[in-house]
Amino acid sequence: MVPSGPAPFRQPALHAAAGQPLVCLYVLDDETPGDWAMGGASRWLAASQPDRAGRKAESQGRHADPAPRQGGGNRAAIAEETGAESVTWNRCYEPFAVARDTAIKKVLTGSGITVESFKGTMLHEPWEIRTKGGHPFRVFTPFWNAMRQMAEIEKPHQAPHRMHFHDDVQSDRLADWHLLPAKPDWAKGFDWTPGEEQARTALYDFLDHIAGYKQARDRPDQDGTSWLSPHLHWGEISPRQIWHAVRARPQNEGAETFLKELGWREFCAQLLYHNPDLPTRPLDERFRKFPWRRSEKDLCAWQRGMTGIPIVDAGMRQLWQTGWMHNRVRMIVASLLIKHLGIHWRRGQEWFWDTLVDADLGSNAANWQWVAGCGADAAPFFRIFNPVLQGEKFDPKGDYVRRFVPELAGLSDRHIHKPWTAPTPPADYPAPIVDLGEGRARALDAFQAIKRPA
DNA sequence: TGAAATGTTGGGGCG
DNA sequence: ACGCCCCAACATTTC
Repeated sequence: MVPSGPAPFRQPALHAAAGQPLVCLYVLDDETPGDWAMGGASRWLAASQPDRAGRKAESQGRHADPAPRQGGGNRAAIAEETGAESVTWNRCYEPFAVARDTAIKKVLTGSGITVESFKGTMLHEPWEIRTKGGHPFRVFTPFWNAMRQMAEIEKPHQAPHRMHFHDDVQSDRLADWHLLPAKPDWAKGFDWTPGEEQARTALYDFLDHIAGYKQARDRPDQDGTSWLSPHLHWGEISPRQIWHAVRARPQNEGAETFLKELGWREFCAQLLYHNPDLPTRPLDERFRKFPWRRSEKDLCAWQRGMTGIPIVDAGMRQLWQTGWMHNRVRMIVASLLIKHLGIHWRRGQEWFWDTLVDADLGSNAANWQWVAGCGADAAPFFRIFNPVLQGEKFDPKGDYVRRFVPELAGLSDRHIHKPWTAPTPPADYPAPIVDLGEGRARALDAFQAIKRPA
């Protein structure tokens, strides 16, 4: 149950400005991110924000004018248009965003406008948590230990008593941004409901069964995860709100495991902050000469959920149909692409970036590197998932596979994760595009080739 | 936040 | 009763 009474306030920058007449601005920036402009699923989510009568209270929208070229972008333009005395925002941490916002801050300050940025989307700043030697952490466990020993995380603000909004600010029409897919409308199957209220509902629904999280989170056939990642990525709820809501309940193994996931989010963000190349370059330099395979055919089969391996196809189809994939299955599909198919982790990263409603630059890059074994605190390359065993272990009755791969629905539990062993495999489902034993052996050989001579 | 290969142990069938 | 073999069950090592 969502507690009654006022919700904690998730926007430090807005809170700080609330005493003045407000212009709230949402900037769609398609230019400075370069290769990492919002993916398709993210654009759908941005376009699907609740369009209330009081839209002004949500935000004005402007397409971004690239800041460095045009002297501060539209934050500066609108500041001038409205005669604003101060501009506040919640900090972004992607390398391109840091550069952009630094430039904008300089321009605004130069025009005599007060600028202040806030920590709105993280529990800690990426530069705050350091080893005793003063370096950023590269291994999760010591990072997490250090994070738990920090001072208690600040409580979220209370909502300001009232806010009033500056009239007469020109806003783009959301529809004019053409954020929604035209043809085909692949997003029609998304059952995601964006919005602040929905985020709070998801949080408190989850807290009611958080005690079982440690086991249930690994079961794609069960509803054991928090479903908070898209809300969190879009700032519809803040990690401080989540942290304190969890801490206000009985502490148990499930709660601790979940808090640790918030820790992973922080860990990934600070890895990206300190390693701006994270999305493109393996942290483990040996992997720069890894003999990746190129196969459009195999990549396409993976993307479409037609690999012939049930748990993988179920995951990839869940992603395509719903814009989200269960975390355990993300690891399984990534392992197959990288290890058995030998395809570069960046191809997988790009696909996830375009299709996930919770796509986040740091988490995506750090986790793909983690699976590939080339990250800072990575699974060893030789740790290769067997998708059949993973399916049998985490989807024991095959419910998840049957839900997303209807061709296999008629198979018995015994054959559901390996239909090629069934007496009569379904004719409309492909044979595996890779022999799991051979794929594994090839991956291990390739890894030998880049290992440092002993 | 693996899996497979290899090693060890111990119970039980059997000559 | 005894040794031998088989093989599950578990542990350890290797990739």
